Amino acid sequence: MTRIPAAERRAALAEAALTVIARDGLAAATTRAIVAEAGMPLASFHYAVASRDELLRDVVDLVVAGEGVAAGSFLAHATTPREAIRLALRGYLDHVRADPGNEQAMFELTQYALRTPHLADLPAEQYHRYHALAADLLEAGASLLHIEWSIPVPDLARLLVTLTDGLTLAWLADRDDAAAERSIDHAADAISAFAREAVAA
Amino acid sequence: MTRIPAAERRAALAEAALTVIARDGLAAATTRAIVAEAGMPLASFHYAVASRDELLRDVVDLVVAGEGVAAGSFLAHATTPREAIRLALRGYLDHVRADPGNEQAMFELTQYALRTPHLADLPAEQYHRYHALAADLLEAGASLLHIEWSIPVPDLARLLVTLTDGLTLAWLADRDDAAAERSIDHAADAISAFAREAVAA
DNA sequence: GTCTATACACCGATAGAC
DNA sequence: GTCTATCGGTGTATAGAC
Repeated sequence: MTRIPAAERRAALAEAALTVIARDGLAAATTRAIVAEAGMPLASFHYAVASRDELLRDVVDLVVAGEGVAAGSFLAHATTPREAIRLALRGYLDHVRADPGNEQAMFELTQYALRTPHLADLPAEQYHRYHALAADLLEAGASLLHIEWSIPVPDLARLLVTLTDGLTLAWLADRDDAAAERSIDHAADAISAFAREAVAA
Repeated sequence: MTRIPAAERRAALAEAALTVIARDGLAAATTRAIVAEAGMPLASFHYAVASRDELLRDVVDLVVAGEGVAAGSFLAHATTPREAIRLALRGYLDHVRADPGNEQAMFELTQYALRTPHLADLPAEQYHRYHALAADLLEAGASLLHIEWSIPVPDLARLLVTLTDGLTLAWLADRDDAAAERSIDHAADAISAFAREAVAA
C-alpha cells in the first residue's frame, strides 16, 4: 500500500468517525466501524492515534469548525433586529433538520466528554467557541442594522446559544416543525427587545 | 433468599440504574453494574425485565416523574412575572447544580433513546410531559399574579423548556455560575414581556 | 512501514443446578 | 423461584509476519 503521512490518516479517521457517529450514534462508533468507514485496516487506527478517546477530541474540533461555517450569511437580508434574529434561528433550525445526525453527534460527544476524565476539559472549550461565534454574529448584525445591544454582547451571545441548544433538543425529541417555528418567532420577539438605536460614534 | 415480586424488583432495578447512570454515565450502566448497585444476582435482571433497553424505559419514567416534583414551589414568593420566571429558573439551576449527574443522565437517555428503534418514541413523550408541566406552572403563576400571557400558554411553555435545556447544557459544559445567573436574569426580562394585566373574568 | 492475526476483557443474555 | 456458571459475541489494543 501507499505511504500516507500519519497526520493525514488521523484527519481521515476523524472525518470517518464523525460520519459514523452522525449516522449510527456514538456507541456504534467503535474503532472497527471507524476504520471500515475510512477504508483502512484496523491496525492503522492506533498507528495514527493514541486511543479512541484521543480521536474523539479531533472529532469535536471538526464539529465545532463545521458549525462556524453554517452560522453565517443569514443576516444579509434582514432589515430589523427581530428579522435578523428570526432568520438566524430559522437558518440554524434548517441546518439541524437537514442533518439531524450531525447535531445529535454533537450532544452525544459533549455528554461523553463530560464523563471521560481525559476529555472533561473539551466541553468548556467547545462552548467557549460557540459563545464567541454568537458574539461575532451579534456584533456584525448590530453594525449592519445600525443598532446596539442594551446588554453586554457576551451575555446575549450566551442566551442565543442557550436558545439554539434548547430548540434543537426539543425538535430532535418531537420533530414538531410548527412548534419549533413558533418558538423561534417568540424567541425573536423576546431577544430583539434588547436592541436599541445606536448612538452616533 | 426471600421471595420478592417481579414488579418490585423491576422498580428497584430502575432506581439502581438511575443511580449508576447519574454517577458513572449511561455507557457504564451495564446489566452487571446495575444488579451490583441493587444488590441482586445477575440472573435476576432478565427475570424481572425483558432487556436492558426495556429497563431504560422505566428509568426515563423515573427521571421525568422526579423532574415534576422539583419544579413546584418557586412561585410562592414572587410578586411580579419577572420575579416568578427568575425564581423558577434559578430554582431549576440550583436543582441542576445540586445533582448534575441526574440532569446529565436525562440528556444521555434522550440521545440514546433517539438512536434506539425500540425506544425512539420515548423522547417525544418525555418532552410532551415537560411541556405540559411547564404549561401548568405558567397557568398557576398567571392566576397567582392576576396576569395573563399574551401568547398561547403551550407556546410559552415550550419556550421555557427550551431555556431550561439550553441553560443546563451550557452550565454542564463550563460550570460558569455567574454567566448562568446572568442568562437567567436576561431570560426573565425577555419572557416576562409576554405577561400583561388580566382582563376581569 | 503496513497489515493479518490474535490477546484479553467485558458485554447481554441464558441454561441448568439447587 | 433463585442463583451460579457459562455461552457467544464484540470491544480496544497490540504482537509479530511481511
